[in-house]
Amino acid sequence: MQHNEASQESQTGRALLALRELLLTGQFSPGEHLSELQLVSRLGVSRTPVRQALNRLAHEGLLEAARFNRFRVREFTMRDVWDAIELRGVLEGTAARLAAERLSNTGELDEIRELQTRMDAITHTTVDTFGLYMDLNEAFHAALIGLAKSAMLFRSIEHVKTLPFASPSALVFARSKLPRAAEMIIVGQEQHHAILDAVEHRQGTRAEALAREHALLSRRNLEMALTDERIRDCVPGASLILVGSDR
Amino acid sequence: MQHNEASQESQTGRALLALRELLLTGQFSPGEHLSELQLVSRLGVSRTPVRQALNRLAHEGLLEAARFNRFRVREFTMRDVWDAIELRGVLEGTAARLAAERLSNTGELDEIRELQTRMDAITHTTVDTFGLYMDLNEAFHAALIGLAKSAMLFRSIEHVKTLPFASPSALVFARSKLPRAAEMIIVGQEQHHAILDAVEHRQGTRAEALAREHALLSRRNLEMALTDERIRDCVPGASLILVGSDR
DNA sequence: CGGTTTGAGGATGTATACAGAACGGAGCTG
DNA sequence: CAGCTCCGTTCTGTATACATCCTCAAACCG
Repeated sequence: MQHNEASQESQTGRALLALRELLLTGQFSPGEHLSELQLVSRLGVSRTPVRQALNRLAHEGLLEAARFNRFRVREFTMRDVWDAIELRGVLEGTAARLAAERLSNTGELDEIRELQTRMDAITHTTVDTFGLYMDLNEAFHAALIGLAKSAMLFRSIEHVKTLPFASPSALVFARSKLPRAAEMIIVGQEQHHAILDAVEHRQGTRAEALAREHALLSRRNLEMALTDERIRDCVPGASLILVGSDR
Repeated sequence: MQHNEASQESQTGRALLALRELLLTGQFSPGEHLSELQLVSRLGVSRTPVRQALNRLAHEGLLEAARFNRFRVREFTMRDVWDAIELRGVLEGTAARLAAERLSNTGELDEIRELQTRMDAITHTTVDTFGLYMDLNEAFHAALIGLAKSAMLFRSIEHVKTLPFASPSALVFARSKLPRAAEMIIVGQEQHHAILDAVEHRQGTRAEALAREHALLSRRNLEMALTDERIRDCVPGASLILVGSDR
């Protein structure tokens, strides 16, 4: 991770983590106004860190600015969720294309190949291997974005991923409970292989299309998780998603 | 604009505008650390608004977080500039594609057609018409993004455009002094027409490719502006761009 | 003379007091 | 009874005091 995320060592970090947790676990209703003073007593820190956390979460997109400098809990539609995932697909597609176009020598692929190999080694999924797979998957995507060699693109993807359900790790808890989770991993692995093949052979357009399609796998996973009542609550921020207007 | 930009009515707004102005006019060196107390005396407001402005500008990308919670003036390479423009092209291309895919009836194009017509009416460029053209151009792009009907995409494009040279309005002062400015407008208008034609006929892929190419026009303009010593300083934030490492 | 320590200065983190604005309800008035 | 006014409550904006930590350089010790 780029941001050290201002961990628990500071009041601001505590306030940020705690408030984000409250939001993602549905402790507030969408559209609700947040009062600094209420949060002071609820989070146990003074107004200064609370303000900073509010601002930060507004940048992340979980809150939105309301009239008279207040903050309101953001409400998402299913369309927002799909659009966020599609947008991530577009950006990761661009990363794959740039990786192909800017590859100087195939040795640059060694690191990501190593991750690939380790993921291939996970043939069946247990509780333990799922966490490992998610970590490797995240590292794989990060490595691909690194190969694009574009600080601007990196920044933009990080921004999109701050939205809870847009991040591929959104399903870290939910996915393991999904039926056909193993099949999803097999399909995902096949796509990873294809993307790397395209990058290695400088096939920018192919790499872009594959990476876009790969993001839609997240969408299918999320779709199943959100429609399954038993595991819907495992998805962070699910309570902020308005169920109606399903496109 | 979405943000009301916290205009001069508040100390925070004043501090933000003033500090951004200082940065964009090259009053600080790239990599320089900014001290809150120094800014207090320089901007004439207390630490609280200064801190808020610093945080905001870090989100915008003009500053970056340094060790021990300090802020450093960001340094950009030419590659960053090109990447930012390419990224804007990718996102506007996505907007054009979505606009084509999601067009429900051609009546939705009335507003943007109106802008188009008004831009066509500007046949030759004087000092007056240039400002008008830039305004219309910005409105045209905003309308196109609106047609994509994606709040997520809108948010992402706004984020990218906070970088001074990534915004199409970066050249509002410089472009009028460029040679062959009239030709650029003609070419740009042709591309606008083609994009609208593609959107109207639901040609998503064509619209996307055209919009990407259209962003490269900004790149050519910026390239000329930055290499011309006489007008380089008209580009906001030019002093933050490292001249070496030209890709 | 080189390395270490220690102190002053200055930086940010945090809490809080005060001021001004918005909101909401009670009471007044037509 | 409806609508308006007014005032208390509560909110945010701002400045600032204090605590803590980093920095840097001078002085000290081996």
